Amino acid sequence: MPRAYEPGQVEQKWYRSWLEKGYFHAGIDPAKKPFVIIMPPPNVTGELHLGHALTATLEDIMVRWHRMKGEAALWLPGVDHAGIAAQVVVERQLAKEGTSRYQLGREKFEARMRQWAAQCRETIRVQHQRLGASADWARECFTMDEGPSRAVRTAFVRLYEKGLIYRGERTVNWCPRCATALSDLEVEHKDIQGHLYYVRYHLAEGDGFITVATTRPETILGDTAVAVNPGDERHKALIGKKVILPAVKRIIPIIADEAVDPAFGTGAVKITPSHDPVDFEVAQRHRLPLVNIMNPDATMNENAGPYKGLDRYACRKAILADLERDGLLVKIDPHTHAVGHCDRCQTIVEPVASQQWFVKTAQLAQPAIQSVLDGRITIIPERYGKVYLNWMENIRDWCISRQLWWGHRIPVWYCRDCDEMIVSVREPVACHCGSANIEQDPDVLDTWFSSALWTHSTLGWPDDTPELRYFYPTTVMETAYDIIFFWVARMIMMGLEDIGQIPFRTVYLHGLIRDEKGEKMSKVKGNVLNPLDLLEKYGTDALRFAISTGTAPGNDSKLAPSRLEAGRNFANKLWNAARFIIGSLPAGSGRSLPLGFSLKVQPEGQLPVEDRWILSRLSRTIATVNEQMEGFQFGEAEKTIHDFLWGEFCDWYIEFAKIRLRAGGTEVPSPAPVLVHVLESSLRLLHPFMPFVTEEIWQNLKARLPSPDLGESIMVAPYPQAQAGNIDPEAERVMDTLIEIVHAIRNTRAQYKVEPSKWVESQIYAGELASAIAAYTQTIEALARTRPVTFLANKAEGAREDAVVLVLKDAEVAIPIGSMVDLAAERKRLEQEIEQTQNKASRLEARLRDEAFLTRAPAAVVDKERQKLQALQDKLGRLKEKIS
RNA sequence: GGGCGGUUAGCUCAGUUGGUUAGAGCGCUGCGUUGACAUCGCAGAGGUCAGAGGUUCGAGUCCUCUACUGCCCA
Repeated sequence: MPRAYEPGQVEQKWYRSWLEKGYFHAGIDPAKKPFVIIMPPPNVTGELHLGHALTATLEDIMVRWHRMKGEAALWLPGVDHAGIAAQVVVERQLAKEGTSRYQLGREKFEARMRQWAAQCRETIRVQHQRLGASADWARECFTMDEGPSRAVRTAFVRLYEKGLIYRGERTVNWCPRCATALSDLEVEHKDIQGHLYYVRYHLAEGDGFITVATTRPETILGDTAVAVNPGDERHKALIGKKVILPAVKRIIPIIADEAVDPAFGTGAVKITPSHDPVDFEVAQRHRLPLVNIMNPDATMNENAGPYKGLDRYACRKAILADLERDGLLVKIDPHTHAVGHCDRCQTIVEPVASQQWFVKTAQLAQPAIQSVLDGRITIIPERYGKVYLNWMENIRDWCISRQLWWGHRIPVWYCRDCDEMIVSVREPVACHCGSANIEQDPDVLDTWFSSALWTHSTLGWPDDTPELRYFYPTTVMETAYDIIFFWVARMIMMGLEDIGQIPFRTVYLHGLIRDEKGEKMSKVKGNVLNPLDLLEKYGTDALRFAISTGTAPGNDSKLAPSRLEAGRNFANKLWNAARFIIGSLPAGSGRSLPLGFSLKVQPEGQLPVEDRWILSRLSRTIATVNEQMEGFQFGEAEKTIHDFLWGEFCDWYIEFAKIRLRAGGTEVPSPAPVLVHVLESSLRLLHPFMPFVTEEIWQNLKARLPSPDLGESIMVAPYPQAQAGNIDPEAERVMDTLIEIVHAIRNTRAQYKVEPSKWVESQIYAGELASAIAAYTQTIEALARTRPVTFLANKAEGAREDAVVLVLKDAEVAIPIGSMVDLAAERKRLEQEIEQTQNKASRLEARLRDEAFLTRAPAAVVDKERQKLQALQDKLGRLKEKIS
């Protein structure tokens, strides 16, 4: 074994071996309890980032743990076609090539997308494998595969037939750059420092006017009314009158509607039903016409009259100039307001009334709310349960149509001859009227529509498959908290709708990984850390350790290099402990243990205290770890294992064992079996977290042991279970006392600056533990560098005047000062220090007698010097006292 | 505007039914190359757990308020 752990050498070797042996595959086994995680599929937009690495790590921890517990552990991987996001990526590639999707045409563009998706799928799989992900690759799915696609069409048709999907004209969020509608969730609201423009609308009759305030003056072109609050006295007289719309000179009415906030602007607002959701509703109530003034790319259309062809912001400028010229622009106030941006491309979205497909959500939400309220689904951390319920209870209809070329085409056909609509899972050949002149809806579905089905579409739904029957409901849904609505909430609705059962029992939400300064990683900022670079530099286990330890569920974490180093150091520490243990195994045939050696250690035999102690501690550690795992406290569990291995096993047990090994002989049993047993158990305990280093060491160990019952890989070895019989409070008490004694002596040595090589004398009083402690005289001597050690029958005997007495919990230790310090040398050192101190003090005294200094220097400086002198004199006094 | 968090050692963070003396990693100080490990060892310094009040035998942990700060939704 090399001196340091070299992750690069071993990781790929073991991953390939696991893969070849088929350990990742979860078969249907009615005798076993299934444990199922459906992986949230990464987008086919490029490579995995650290968030994916965290997802993969946490899910792998759970799956490996359950697999080792003997369950049928299925981790089903997949990738998501990612509608807009992926289309944006490929469109950018096309732009670089000097072409566009329009030039390619829909069919060729789709082929190009498929090619890109296949490439990403491969990249993502390989990256997951580098992370050690023990996913069932044979079951890997893609949202656009035949099965999931059929699931999408089936779900759509079923919802349509139940009246839960409808087509209608509503105000949707329109991204002019992506040229598609978005759902409310895909819009990011940001506060923008804008302006509030006050514009005068003249009455059609007479010379009165009304002033309205707006943040988007270009939408004046689409106004079909001016509205005031019916209770607003200022404008009461104008209700029912008509005004002339500036710029386009259309005559529009002044109406009264409760929706108008009298406190906003002048209390009179323009109504632009095609370009504002509130105005749309007002228009519905008052049967106002809709005037759409924009093209899909947010340039002005023919309804904008003279402004036709201008971009929305150029149009704003032009209109403002015209209003100014005509004396209709009353004033401009600075105004901060929230403006929607496209989640994917950050373009400002336009609210636009248009024909779209919607899911009626209210009815679907009810059972989804119930499933969390009654505890069938548990959300971790708990507080996100409230977030979920709050959203579900205020849910709004979900716009699912997208004007994209990449995604699941909406399974609706329109007949050109009879205007009939055909909604069908399979592609129809003809309309009911007999006409074959039919055309499919050009739009595709929101990507999240297919995601919502992912827990069952991946298991074969809509077919009644054995997989679906065995693995559904799945066990855990693990993902980042920022997609709780996109993903988790809709999955619960659709799982309940399609299957009639919850899709998963537990939702585990992790936080975001930020950079060292706490900022969100983004390509724009250039602070993105690539997981592959990190695992190559520090090792995969170190990376996994760094991102999964020391964080609580749902909390963001900062990733600093020191965390990665800590992970690497831990792997190396374990590696070296193993190296020591393997190196110290009794020489025999091929360094294997003598015949009769067994991993099954029998603590009831006459085992030394430290053996019983470490076995007891191991058992407690195993119990704690299992408890923490059950409670989804993976970070805590990892820390528990880390602290046991480093702070107890390495720091104390191995140090005690060294002394026994050095002594040799036959009267003391060899520590080898216990060393091996504790190491081997700990490796299994740690394996879900750090799969590679544990397998490498375990295999090294196995090669030197004659035990055939170990199995062929740690991956499929049983997870350790605590043995209550190994708990040994008596051994713990003795060992604690031994540790305390060693600590106390070392501490005193350090305080008195005793040379490391010097031996000091010590006397120990250990009361009822005396004989137990006395058996470890040699060990205490070696570890604390104290000799001779004598034992006292009672406390009084130790009370020598020149001894430091240390009072411990179950013992007392006395160390004669003379044994620590060479009195002659110490006297010399003290004399030197006195001389130096005296010199300094003299110089200060001289300065403080200097009249010039005293009168000219600032009082504070003089004061400081006086204080210095005082401190020196005080020190001098104490030094002199010591020497006398 | 509504909701949810955070504030614990110099830094980054753990601390799950309230229970002895509040922990870790990194950093810092001093010492150390005795054959597992310098990716290490030994020892140490460093915290009125944001502030105020309350409940309790007992509060970092529960309640109320305040301050600062972050996120989500509208």
